[in-house]
Amino acid sequence: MAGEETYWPDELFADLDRTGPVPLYFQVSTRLQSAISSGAVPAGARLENEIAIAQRLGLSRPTVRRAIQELVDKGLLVRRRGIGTQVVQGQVTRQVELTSLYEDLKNSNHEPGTQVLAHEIVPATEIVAESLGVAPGDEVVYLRRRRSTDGVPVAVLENYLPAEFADITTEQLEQRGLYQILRARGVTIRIARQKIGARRAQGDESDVLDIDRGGPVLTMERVAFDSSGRAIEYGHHCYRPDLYSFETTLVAK
Amino acid sequence: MAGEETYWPDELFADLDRTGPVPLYFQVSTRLQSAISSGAVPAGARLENEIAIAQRLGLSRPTVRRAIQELVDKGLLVRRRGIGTQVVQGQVTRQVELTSLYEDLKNSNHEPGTQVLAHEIVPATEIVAESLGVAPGDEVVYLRRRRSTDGVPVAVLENYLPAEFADITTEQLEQRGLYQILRARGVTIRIARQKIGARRAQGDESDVLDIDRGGPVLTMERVAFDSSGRAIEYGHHCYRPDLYSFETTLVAK
DNA sequence: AAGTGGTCTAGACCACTTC
DNA sequence: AAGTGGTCTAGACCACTTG
Repeated sequence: MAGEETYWPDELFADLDRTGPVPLYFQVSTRLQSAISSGAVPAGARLENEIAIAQRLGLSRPTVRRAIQELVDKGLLVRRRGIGTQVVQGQVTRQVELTSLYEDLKNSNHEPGTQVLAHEIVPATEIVAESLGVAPGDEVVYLRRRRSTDGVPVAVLENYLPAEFADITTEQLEQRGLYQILRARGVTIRIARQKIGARRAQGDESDVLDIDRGGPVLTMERVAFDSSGRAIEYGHHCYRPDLYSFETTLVAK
Repeated sequence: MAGEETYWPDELFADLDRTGPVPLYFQVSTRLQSAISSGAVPAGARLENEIAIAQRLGLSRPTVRRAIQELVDKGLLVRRRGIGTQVVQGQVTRQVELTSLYEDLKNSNHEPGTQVLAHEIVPATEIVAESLGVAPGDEVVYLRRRRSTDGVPVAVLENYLPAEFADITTEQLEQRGLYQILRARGVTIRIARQKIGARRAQGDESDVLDIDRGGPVLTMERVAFDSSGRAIEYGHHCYRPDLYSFETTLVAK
């Protein structure tokens, strides 16, 4: 191996905290990630091997492997047996995460606004009942909201929730994101299955989104589950395609 | 915990192969997955704890944990500290994988067809150059193809590849998927960063896809990387939204 | 032959949830 | 107090890639 350059910014890992609640593998992976996105570890660079890194950091190999695996899963690193670990080329894009549109907008420094267009109790249609795991005709909460950013409409959000959420108020919905409200009630969304497509704007969508009649909209259908695996939310959303898109990183196994 | 029912279909794991090339954790996770999708382990069921499972199977706990983690990442199981592991409710949907449209269609029992609309060497524009990691003006391969299924047009695919792939022939492109051709040359796509959106059909797209002029199309922009982290393909694709959509499962960390 | 990541073991201690 | 998953250790052996 003599002569081949490998990268490892030792100084970044001088002060790992072994007493706090943050796992060691997580401390390592987050610092390595920022070293990559800052360019301190450049695209295409080869990392030292796992055993050497473990020795440098005073950690066991499994712990170092787990830290590296996090970044492999995010598409930032590539590992090859017999070769080593390398930084993927190309600029780093933000991973699509399990967040609501409200949080997406807020994180990108825009002021999100919500207008509640409908908020009522309705009997579950067949498709809603199946998605939420209730019987057809059971009462569910129906929401229709317009989400805007800096005063410009971005999306129309239709959601169905189980009846236990009937006490959510319109005021709450106007001030906070749905997932934020659910979390305050102790319900955390952990898994979402979603389907992304496109179609023409229907009904009043053109007016609500302020786009051409029959113009294209980006659609997302989603069923979300909480920590216990129970279906919490079924939603059908329409986005203005000039203001919103979905980014993903896929990693083959 | 006396009295609480936990599920573990012991018989499924009687014949783990410790000599073959298939990892033990993978054997366990695939069998458990089929037990879940077949209903042998029903939705909402609690699994035995990890240590008990490890003892039953004669494996170490880390190996069992890894098997379970695979299914957690797929959104089939949920783990909670102090509680246990449960099967997520709701029907299982196929995970979006890193495949080409060609393979997607083929796997769903439709006969994919390809018509090559353009196949030439062009100088890289700024955006293509940046995506592929070459200099602007460098020669790259430009492809424009129409993909159809059972004779109906589904998508228009525009791709740019580094010049080393200039010897790919139009005949190859008409008979096989791009990723298949690349794999035959020893290039495997491992990571893709993609952005999904919508817009009106432009130029000749309405004619090529046989849809209304200015009608909505689903778009995907993608940069794909091989095992060494090198950019291999930049693509911009348009799909007929009535025939194609993207499905994803997101799991919060 | 040497170096790399891939897998696996057999423990240990901790944090969280429930009773 | 008991039970669960979350983390971590210190090794071991193997398969693959390169020279």
